[in-house]
Amino acid sequence: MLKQRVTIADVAKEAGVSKQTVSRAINDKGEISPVTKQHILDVVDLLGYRPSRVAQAMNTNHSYMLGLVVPDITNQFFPEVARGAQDAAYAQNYTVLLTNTDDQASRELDTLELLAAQGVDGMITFSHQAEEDALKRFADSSQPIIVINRAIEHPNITLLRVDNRAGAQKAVAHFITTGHTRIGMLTNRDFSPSQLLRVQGYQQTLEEHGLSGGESRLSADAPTLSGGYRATQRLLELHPDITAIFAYNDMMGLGAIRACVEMGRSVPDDIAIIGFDDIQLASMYTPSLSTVRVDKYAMGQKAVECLLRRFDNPAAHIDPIELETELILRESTF
Amino acid sequence: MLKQRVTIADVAKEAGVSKQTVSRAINDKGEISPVTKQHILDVVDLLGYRPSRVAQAMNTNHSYMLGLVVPDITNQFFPEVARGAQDAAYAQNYTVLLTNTDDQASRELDTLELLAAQGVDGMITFSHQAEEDALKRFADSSQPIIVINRAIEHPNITLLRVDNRAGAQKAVAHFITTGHTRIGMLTNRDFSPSQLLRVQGYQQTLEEHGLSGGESRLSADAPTLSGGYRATQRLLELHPDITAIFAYNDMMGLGAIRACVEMGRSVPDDIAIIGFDDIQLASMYTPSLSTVRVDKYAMGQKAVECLLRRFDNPAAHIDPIELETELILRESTF
DNA sequence: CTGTTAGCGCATTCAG
DNA sequence: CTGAATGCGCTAACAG
Repeated sequence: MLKQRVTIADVAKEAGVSKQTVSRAINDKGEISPVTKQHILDVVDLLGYRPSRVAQAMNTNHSYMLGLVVPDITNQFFPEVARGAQDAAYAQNYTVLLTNTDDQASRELDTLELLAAQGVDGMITFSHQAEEDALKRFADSSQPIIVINRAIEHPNITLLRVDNRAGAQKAVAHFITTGHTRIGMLTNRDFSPSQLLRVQGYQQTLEEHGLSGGESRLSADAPTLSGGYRATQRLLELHPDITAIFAYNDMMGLGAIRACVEMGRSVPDDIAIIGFDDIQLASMYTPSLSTVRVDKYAMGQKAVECLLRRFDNPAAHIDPIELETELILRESTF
Repeated sequence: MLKQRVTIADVAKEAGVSKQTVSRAINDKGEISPVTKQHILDVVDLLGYRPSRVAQAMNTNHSYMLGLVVPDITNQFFPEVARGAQDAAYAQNYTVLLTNTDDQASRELDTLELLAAQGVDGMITFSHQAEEDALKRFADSSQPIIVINRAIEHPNITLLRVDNRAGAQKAVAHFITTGHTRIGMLTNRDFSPSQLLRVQGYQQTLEEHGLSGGESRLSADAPTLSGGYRATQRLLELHPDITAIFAYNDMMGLGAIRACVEMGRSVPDDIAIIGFDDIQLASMYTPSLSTVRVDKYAMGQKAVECLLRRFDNPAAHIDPIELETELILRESTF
């Protein structure tokens, strides 16, 4: 039923030239007469020939595939990063292999290794769970890797990070400026470097303003809508006097709004809330969510560009790339 | 700096056996003595050898990669489908290549062809924009394809679809039962088969109940949060007397809630809203969104399972797979 | 049970 | 400007 895959040999035979000539025509490199080239391209079209990237990858050691590993594909943050990455990749004829670990530690390294075996030219990962040593050992013999929001020294790893601490500081400072003194924070249950920095920014800002008790007003859960929802319920039961909540990310922040509403607390009148990321939803929620904006699209874009640059110049040491944040005020705060 | 990729030859030399024997050990097929097998596996471990899937694909014609093409990765609907697909694939050692077309018609076929060239064993697509002929021509010489929510007859294409018409009917019928007579609908701007069926279900139900004017209360925009927001604004300006809105999908439905709030209409008191899909967000919005649930995870899972079944039995004709829907009532309706 | 030969589809040497 | 040989890393077919 199906036509057999047409190979370069078929084209060569049909066009009455050698395979090599066909190769030259389609890759348009090496000298070739315009006439034969056109002729060959016609035949290519006629037969519907598409060079097999598998075979190409085989001897160029270059697959034109990039791997992107994200922890939770249903958190809009990551798809937005992925869009930036895919657009940048697409522009250079690369394909992005997007994979999801569902925040399962065991899947992280597995996924990375699978991607490596699959022959990707490089990878980008948000991996937080994997042990540093294991990750380094993997990097020893793998393609170049971009690691986001983590500090790992390795010749084969390039770092890209958001200034998480400063972002958290902006949020908490705004609470304090607008008169809040009893401020809580929703954190990610799993340890991750970006989360650590956000917590540090939170506590540091409180202390700088002479406010104590920050530690006890932390409430940890999964970094999701329902995680934020649950964490908020617990937080408000323990500390009913809280008037402001800083959430690890927007998903948690949105869950927090929902929890407040259900508990009869009005946002922002009773409780002000600030999230982190500025996913699309944040501005469309009711009330809309104030947040610390991260340029997600640029993040994906820069990660890919940086990876591609590495291919040209593998030896070069590339300094960590820093992304700034911006405080966006909406209806969930004054 | 980087260790050179270790190949099967390295392992063979180190273990003092032939490449073939190594191959047998790692694929654990063919007879091989337990002793040599264990020895080889030790060496594999020692050297950190990982077989190149590229090379394997080269001569087995089997890459263990599946392609999944979605129109909008930032619509939570698709990531949830992707999770189902990835889990099902992962269980069978397959990897899913997830790609996003950003609803750009020009990218659809391109993406599919790229995936095919990349050597995926099969593809799943929500492609709506691509012309039927072009798609069929592509299918002629490609790997098996699962097409979701579209009706195309082709030996190489298997269909999977949601009962969109019935879903829409349930929603509109509920409006009518609860006393609404002036009902509007937010539709997808781009023609797509699933959207057509939902519109038909809407109109048909109105007519069955002797209600007219459905046609004029359609408002089209992009199937996104902001699309729903804009479409609702226009709809309510033209028809201020509307008391119920059925949205093409949840993203539009959520945007509709936001628009109503901003226009001073209370949901559900002034206007009742029902969406389609039941993405996670729907239940966490304020007010939470009533919707027509589609089992997204199962959708991804079934698509992959169906694809894998096709590999074993390429000739078999597989009947279209139907997915039922369920009306979920929440705060945005009575 | 194990080794040898061949070839997947293509690009990279080299010769003409 | 074009063609022939060689090999990428691996598995399938055959020998032993």
